[in-house]
Amino acid sequence: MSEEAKRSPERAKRLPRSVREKQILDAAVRVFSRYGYHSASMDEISDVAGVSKPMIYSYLGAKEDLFTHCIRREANRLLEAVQAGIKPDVAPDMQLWHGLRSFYGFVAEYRESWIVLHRQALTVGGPFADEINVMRSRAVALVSTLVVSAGARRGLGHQAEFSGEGLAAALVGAAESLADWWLDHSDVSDGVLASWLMNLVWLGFNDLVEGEVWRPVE
Amino acid sequence: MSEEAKRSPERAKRLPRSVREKQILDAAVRVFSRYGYHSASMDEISDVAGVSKPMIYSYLGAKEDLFTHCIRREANRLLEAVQAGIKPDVAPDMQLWHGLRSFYGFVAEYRESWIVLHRQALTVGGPFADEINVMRSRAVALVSTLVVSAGARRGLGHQAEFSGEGLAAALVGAAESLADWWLDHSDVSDGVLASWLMNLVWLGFNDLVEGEVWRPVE
DNA sequence: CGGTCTCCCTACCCGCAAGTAACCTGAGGC
DNA sequence: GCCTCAGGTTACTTGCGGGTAGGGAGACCG
Repeated sequence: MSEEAKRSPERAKRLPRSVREKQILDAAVRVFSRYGYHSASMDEISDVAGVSKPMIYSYLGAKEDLFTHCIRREANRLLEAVQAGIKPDVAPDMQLWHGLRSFYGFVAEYRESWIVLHRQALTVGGPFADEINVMRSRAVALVSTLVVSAGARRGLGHQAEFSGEGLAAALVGAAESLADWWLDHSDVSDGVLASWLMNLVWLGFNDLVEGEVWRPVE
Repeated sequence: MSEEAKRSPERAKRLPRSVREKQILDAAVRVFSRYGYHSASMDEISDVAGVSKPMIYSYLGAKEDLFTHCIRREANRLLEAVQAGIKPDVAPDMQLWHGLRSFYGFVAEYRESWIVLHRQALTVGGPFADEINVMRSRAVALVSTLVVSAGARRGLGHQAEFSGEGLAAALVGAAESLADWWLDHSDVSDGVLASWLMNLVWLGFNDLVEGEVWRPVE
């Protein structure tokens, strides 16, 4: 126990700004996902990040800004992951299948990101809601074009029973809610989850109870 | 402007406790739905209720307790509404259909209740999450028995592709998310909404793009 | 070796809203 | 008529947490 080994002040080592920002964002996502926006304190975030509070304000701005940064980063990650998984040249059902797999893969890997995006961001009205809506709109648009193009190819017009946007919203919602359910039932694998949803939305109950099953084909 | 018409102190008239409690809960739901749990202030709730703050503490307890009371009351309302709409003796698809109609009917009529239940309650971790999970479990159970019984009747066993609970969770989630989407697209009628969902989950995309349509039959 | 720029901290301010103490008042029983 | 208790209020305390002022220390350039 030499005198310079004392860990008392534990001043953080000098690091370049970009690295610190990443650390802070990681810590923020972690804390926000645990406690939610309001209950999360800047003190705790700075603590988890291993950095003092003024650094956060200096680098990422006030709490609102920080949260916005979190949402944007994680939303981009998610959408990139999904988009990367989709193969544009295969049949519509296989596109959906790959999209779903990528989605649940992301949720499994970045559980905290998902919680922040889904559970927390909805709650706080104002700027964040917009941020989230933009992301969801992108997701819905992704699915919507898929559905509509599949429908249009068969000459399906605008009917009350078939609204591309409505169906896409329902599908995206189903996928999100199943992901949410998954958080409390982690014993199921992501592939199985995607498979359930695929069977539900592609075949429908009617076919399912008849014993039909959807399976991916190469 | 006679002198006894002056409205200055506007002391609330004496009313029995049960009535006041109802007023307070109504006000609380209204304010919580507008601002969310954290941003809602007890002062504003008391103001909307037309009663002073200590009354709330005396009747319904602290903020947490108040919110819990709100959730419980609205959740019961919702579930009762859905359950009342289901006719136990008709075909499975018609049961689902009636359940969905009741659900969207409730959301339309008690918009604020729905916002509190869905958008707000998820956000605050802890006791409320449990409360909500209980409600959702009841909803999932409702749908689950429907699905499983429909499946079992045709001799469908436990397969990876067919989990009653998983499918029910996805379906409930889809219904919730579509309700959420509805909040920002109020020009669609509740019947149309239920019809979309019915087509999606009963027929599936595969049948839909083939031009098939599900319609209620008596 | 001095200037300066970036990184980083301790220590504080202060406003807002949850919760409470203490008191007022009218309605009914006896 | 007086006492009591439920209904109701004003005005306060308190603490938590967002946000900041002001200053220190190592690196790099000249």
